[in-house]
Amino acid sequence: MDVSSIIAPLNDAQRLAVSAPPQAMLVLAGAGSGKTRVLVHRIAWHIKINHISPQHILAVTFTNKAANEMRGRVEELLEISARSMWIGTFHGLAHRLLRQHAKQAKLPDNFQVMDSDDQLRIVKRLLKAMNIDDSKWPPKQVQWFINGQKEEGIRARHMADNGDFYQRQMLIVYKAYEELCDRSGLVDFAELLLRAHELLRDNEDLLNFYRQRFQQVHVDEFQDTNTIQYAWLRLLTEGNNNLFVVGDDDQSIYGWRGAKIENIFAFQKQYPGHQVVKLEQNYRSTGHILKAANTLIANNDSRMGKELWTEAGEGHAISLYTAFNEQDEAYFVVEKIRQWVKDGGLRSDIAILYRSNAQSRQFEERLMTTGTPYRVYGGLRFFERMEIKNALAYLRLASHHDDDASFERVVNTPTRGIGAKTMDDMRVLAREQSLSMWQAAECMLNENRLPPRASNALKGFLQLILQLGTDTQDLELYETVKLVVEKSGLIELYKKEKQDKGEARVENLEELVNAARLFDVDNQTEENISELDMFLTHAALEAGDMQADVDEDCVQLMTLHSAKGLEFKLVFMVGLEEGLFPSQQSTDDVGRLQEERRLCYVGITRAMEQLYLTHAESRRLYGKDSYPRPSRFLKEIPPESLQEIRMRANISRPLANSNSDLGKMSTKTGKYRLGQSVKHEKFGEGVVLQTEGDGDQERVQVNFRNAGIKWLMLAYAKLEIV
DNA sequence: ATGCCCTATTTTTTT
DNA sequence: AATAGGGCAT
Repeated sequence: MDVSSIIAPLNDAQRLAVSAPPQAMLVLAGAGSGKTRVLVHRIAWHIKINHISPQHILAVTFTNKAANEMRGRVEELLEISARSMWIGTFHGLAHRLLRQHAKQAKLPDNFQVMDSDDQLRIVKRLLKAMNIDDSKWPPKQVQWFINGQKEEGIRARHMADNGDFYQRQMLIVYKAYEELCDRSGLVDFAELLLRAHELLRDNEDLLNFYRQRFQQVHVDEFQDTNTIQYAWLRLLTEGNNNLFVVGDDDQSIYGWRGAKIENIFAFQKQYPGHQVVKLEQNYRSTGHILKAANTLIANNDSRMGKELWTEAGEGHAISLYTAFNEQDEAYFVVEKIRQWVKDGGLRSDIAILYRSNAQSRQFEERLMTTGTPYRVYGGLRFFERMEIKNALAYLRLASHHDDDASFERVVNTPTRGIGAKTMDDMRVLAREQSLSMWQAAECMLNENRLPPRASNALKGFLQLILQLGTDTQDLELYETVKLVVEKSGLIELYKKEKQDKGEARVENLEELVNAARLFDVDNQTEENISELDMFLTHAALEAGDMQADVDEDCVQLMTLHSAKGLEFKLVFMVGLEEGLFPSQQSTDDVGRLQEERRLCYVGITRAMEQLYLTHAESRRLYGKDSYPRPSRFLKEIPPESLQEIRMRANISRPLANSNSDLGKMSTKTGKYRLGQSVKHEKFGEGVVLQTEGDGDQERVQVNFRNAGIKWLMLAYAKLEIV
């Protein structure tokens, strides 16, 4: 193979990173600077030049999508199979380790992975069993606490009782939660990481084995690693200095879920002789866009420091549109989209990015009425749908009776007369005697502790599950799924549900059978796990991409968070208003505000050719009108890269603090005269500067004493003449 | 066990 | 405004 293909397509900085001798390395990769390319080529370099066998290479990502892409690109570049290479997500790799060393990890070898939904249910039922008031102790908060502790590597037994009432209660629940999970053979996401860490930490032989095995360790999106993930990487690479991390501190937007930018600084301290390479040449966007991004992010402090540049030209200036309200904003955006399409552009090259999901609505409505195909990201994924989770729970329960999460889920779905009272009694018994729900059920039946009705119902359920277990003994995976879906009564249940919804659910269940048929066991790790367990794990760890029907050319709607890593020729960032973006909850904390700014930076750098920023002067939010000020981020973008747009000409600049240009004032005489003093219920007193339009469209520009200059639609705003 | 009404809530999300 | 979840009545 020609080695030059690994090096030739790279720029100087990329080449420096790729061809460096094996050593610790920090690659600071700006947006659109080719970070995946560097990772892929670095791996190729190790294999071809340093003659490191693929099985000695480890590469870690956060999402399955990124892992798959990396594997695909390595295979493409080297024209080899990357099967023996360990490439995967933190959770996927941790899971693989735990399966392979279940015993040393103190797990049953048929342990099950539960997703956050399962976890929340477990917490809820725990609180119930422990007789803890869940209105005083919201299950979500408890879940958050437990995960937070695990991410810091802290077990219940490590937690000191510092006398704090809140902490003491949490500790009690955390402890009970751990016991329950152990009893049921359940492992949550955070537990995968924590236990994988403990496994290596506490087994010297294993640790040494893997340290030798993974001669080169690569990490993508390093700025998103949390404490336990970094600790795990540390264990694997300590002393070997063989950790190659790629990240961008300016794109760290997941601090709120435990990501620690500080890991970058820790890395610099803990890996002596490491090299730092900055990738600053951007291959995605035009000059104006990069300039805006650079200037904006420069307002953050404690950055590693990077400045993106491009060989491409200046391109179009960024457009700023001030809408009257959120509907006008949607009108404007969709109008621009129609123009783009009319000019021959693809809808799939367009993205509408917003801070919060609730904002998608008016855009959807407008796109709908104009018949523009669109796709909203962020809904439920395939394996998260209720009907699918129910079917999976039957599958899990049939092979693992002690799986309490699954037991709770389907014991009365479809309804079979097992009510709250019976369940409560069972939960208490289970909790008191440290039994699984299945064992508690058996116990109550044996001891005749139930009224006949409930007893029969419960007996019927246990029988059904046992029957499912024996009936599926010798079946193929997809046959098993098919049989369980049918015999569980789920199909019947959903057939009865009102038309459209039930139908879709039945179809999804059929799709599940299909997914099982297509499930490629070879593609998974070929350890000593049953096919079914592999399928169930796949369902938990890879909830499905949702991008099933991408074939249609449609506009992409998503939050700024989910846009990370993507690029579009035409980008609309909407709702740039104080309180929305930056979000209200972040405005009084410097750290969180800086994260919002990074989010804005991520948004801007998604655009390749044209970027539109919009904000509204009035917005209906939570049922009431608000009159938000333009986002502070707008003022952090250089004016010379910004071009303000008004649908109608002759409009002033709401951002400018200068007095409006009186020379342009209209001479029209309506109800409001120029210079007229008026009063607004929110903005207070001000003076009319100009007027425009008639009837419903009539607008006035007012210079408010405290709120600044605003355009108001008379049809919406309540103005009073003073 | 199901359905209806009232109330509380309202960033961001992958595994 | 809209939605989700809990409580209560049937």
